[in-house]
Amino acid sequence: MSDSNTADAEASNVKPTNFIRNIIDNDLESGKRTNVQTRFPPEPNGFLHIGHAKSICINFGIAKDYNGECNLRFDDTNPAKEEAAYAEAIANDVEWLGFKWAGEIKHSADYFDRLFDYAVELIEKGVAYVCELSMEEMRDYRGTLTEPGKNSPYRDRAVAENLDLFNRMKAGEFEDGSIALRAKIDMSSPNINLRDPVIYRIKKAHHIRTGDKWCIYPTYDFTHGISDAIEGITHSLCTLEFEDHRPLYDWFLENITIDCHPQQIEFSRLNLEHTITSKRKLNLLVNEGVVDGWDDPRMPTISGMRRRGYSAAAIRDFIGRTGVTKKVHTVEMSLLENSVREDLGENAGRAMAVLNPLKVTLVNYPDDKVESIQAPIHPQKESMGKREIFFSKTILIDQADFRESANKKYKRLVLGKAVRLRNAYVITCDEIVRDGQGNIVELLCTVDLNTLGKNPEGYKPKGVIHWVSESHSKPATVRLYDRLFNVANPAAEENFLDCVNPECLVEVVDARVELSLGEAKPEQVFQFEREGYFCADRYQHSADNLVFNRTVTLRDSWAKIEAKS
RNA sequence: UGGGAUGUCGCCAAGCGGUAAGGCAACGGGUUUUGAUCCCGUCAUGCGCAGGUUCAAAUCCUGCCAUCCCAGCCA
Repeated sequence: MSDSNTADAEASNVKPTNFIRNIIDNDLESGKRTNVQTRFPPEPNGFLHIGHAKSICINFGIAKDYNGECNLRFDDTNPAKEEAAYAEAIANDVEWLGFKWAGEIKHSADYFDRLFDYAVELIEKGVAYVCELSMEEMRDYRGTLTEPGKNSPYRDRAVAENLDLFNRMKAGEFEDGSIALRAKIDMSSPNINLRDPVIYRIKKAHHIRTGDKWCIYPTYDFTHGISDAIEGITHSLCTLEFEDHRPLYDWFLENITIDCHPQQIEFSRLNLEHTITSKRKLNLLVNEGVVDGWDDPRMPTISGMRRRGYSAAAIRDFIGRTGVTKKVHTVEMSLLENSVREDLGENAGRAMAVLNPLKVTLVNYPDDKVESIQAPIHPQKESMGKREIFFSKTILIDQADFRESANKKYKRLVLGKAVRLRNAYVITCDEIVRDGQGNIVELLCTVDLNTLGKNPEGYKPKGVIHWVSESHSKPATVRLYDRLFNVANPAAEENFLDCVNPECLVEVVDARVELSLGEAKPEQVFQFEREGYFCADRYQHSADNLVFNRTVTLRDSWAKIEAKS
């Protein structure tokens, strides 16, 4: 169980195959490469989400399978957006997901000195220049998708002047946005990224790693490929939107003096139905108070899913099932739920919890008698052992498990009929007790004492329902989570906040759970039989305040039958 | 509209010139002290469309069509 949370423990009898692995296989076979080195390069400007999980699984997974290593590198080139707290949360999430990065955590900022030197090299070679166009002017000069841009009036400055200006930029002589260092490539390129992209800009901001040492910062395009090369990355795997940047990635590495040229390969992002993965929108959910934070169990963040009760193994399994291609796709939620159920079905201990209690008095059972029953923690896995449950005269069942009358399809308790109490006896309902308003407040039943562990003689109970003994149960808060959005593609909505599912969280405060659940530890997972999978809340659950989050329901074919009629 | 990419079952996805894997979903049926699990079975004469090459095409060629990405001193 302890190693089920590391990707190393994964049974690798089924070898994943995808176009990236095919490229690597060919590179190794042809001798183009002799090793495999990858990296996961998040920007510390938010929490990691399910989309990042895909990138993590691909990068760390490939490194592991090819006996290589994967670096964790914070792409921290924009101090205006980055925070140390995010960096810390990201590292925790990667670790929790079960992956180990090579050596120390890396930072693009670790290479700022070398990056500066490479910029100087470009200037000296005459392929970079300091440009004084304002941002608006630069936009005008850039042209459009269909029209070429035109050269900046500062494009042909002398090398010495560029060097002087660049050093003065570094010295803090200019204001943010007033001046920038640009690569001299081709203002008429049909690829807009090649129209003299900015490689250094002024940002008088405090950096989480370098403090106030710098007031100029390299841009992503200039930084990323060079950082990869410095680290000896062989295959730089990223998402589709960087495809147009690949010529730039290659241009920098061809124009500086460096002996490593990683290959950038792009794959499509993971899109999941009923969820959103835009950091901006996720941030809005947090700031608008729609959810209680980045790690709210409804969030598609790694920490949110963790708190929801999804295991790292289930998330890894899900990612593996979605595949790696260049096709823009959107995966159905049922695929994720399948992975989660498969993992929890195997590993979660069983327990009984009554969400909406209805009192049942067993009229023929002795008033003060209490029976101890050894119930299996997992009916299909005896090795998981037993738990002790208690049976007594007054028990609680779920309100949904009783009907005064019903057709033969209803396999629960009905007035005058019998039903099996899970792990215990068969009971028959004799009478309904109502309050002044006519609400059912109690059931009077007869228990067949000859049915513990064996079938009753002469009749067949209609089904099996769960229960707890009233005086041998504990109160608990149970949070029923459902999908956050009620449309498949919230990102396509005019205002995605309008389609937040009003029932994404239903909190049950008066549930009753079996005694053994009083010993649940935070993050421990259970199957509440006939209800679903739940986990003790990572932060709010304690021995005297039981709080369980519903991870996912059990598959429910009854709901389909019911919906049909 | 310039450039870059992508189109195989409802959703993913193998396939790489020799006659359409697999998973999820769905739908039947069996087992069952969880309407769960498990087990069996059904589910593309068809690979965006139209031509062409070939004994043979999802795979090669040509032309269309659709969708996604790019005009931050964001990543």
